[in-house]
Amino acid sequence: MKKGKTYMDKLMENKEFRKRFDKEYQNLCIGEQIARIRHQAHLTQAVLAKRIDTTKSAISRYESADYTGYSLPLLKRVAKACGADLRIMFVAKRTRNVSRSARL
Amino acid sequence: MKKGKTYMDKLMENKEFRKRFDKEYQNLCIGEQIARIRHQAHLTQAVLAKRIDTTKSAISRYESADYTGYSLPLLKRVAKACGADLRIMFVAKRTRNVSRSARL
DNA sequence: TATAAGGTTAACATATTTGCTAACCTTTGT
DNA sequence: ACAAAGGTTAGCAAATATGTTAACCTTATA
Repeated sequence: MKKGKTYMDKLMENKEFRKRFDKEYQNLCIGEQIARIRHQAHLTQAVLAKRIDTTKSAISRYESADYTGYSLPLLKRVAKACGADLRIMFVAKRTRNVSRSARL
Repeated sequence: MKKGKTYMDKLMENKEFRKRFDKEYQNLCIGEQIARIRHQAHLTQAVLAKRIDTTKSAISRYESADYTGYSLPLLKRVAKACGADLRIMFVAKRTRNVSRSARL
């Protein structure tokens, strides 16, 4: 298997990138993200529900702040119905030296 | 709710960033990513299994290419045990005009 | 050859998520 | 005041993921 750094690993070594990226995504507010892409697609909870073959009460649950038990299949369906892509990333935590070549 | 562009939205408007980022993550090979961070943490399947309180057969399943039914709680546990962060992102698909200010 | 480490697979019981119904709330417009 | 649209919540049955066991496969090494 590969052990080399990925493109994202390199980007993450850039302090500014890391800071802004983390600020946006580290808190994993999935519910807020779902609400956001739903609104961007101009959909109501009921309409989105119909698109992914469920009910508006389920959508409401997914958008609530204290829900955490999402499955990936579900998130993919939601993303697709909103015209969005879902990205999952595992990012190594420990910060190594910031290499010059990794700057944006 | 907010409708403005996020930092990531802006980055995604940059062709080069988008191309490389997508190449790395669009195929959603969760299993490969798990294997990768596990190896980066120098863990065997058995050791990782013990850390997240399950068995090596389960880890093997999560790293297999044709498994898709992950839950977020599980992915978070795996990431944590490997010293990694998990990031979930919904990214709007349609490409608008690339604004000059969005260049990296 | 034998043994151990690392990994894979199948089958099954348990645990968790999902979808559903029905009720409720708030806001907007008539 | 009334109705409709958009959203929230609780309880329950059905669907799905998880953990476990046991067997198996490779590779390396004594």
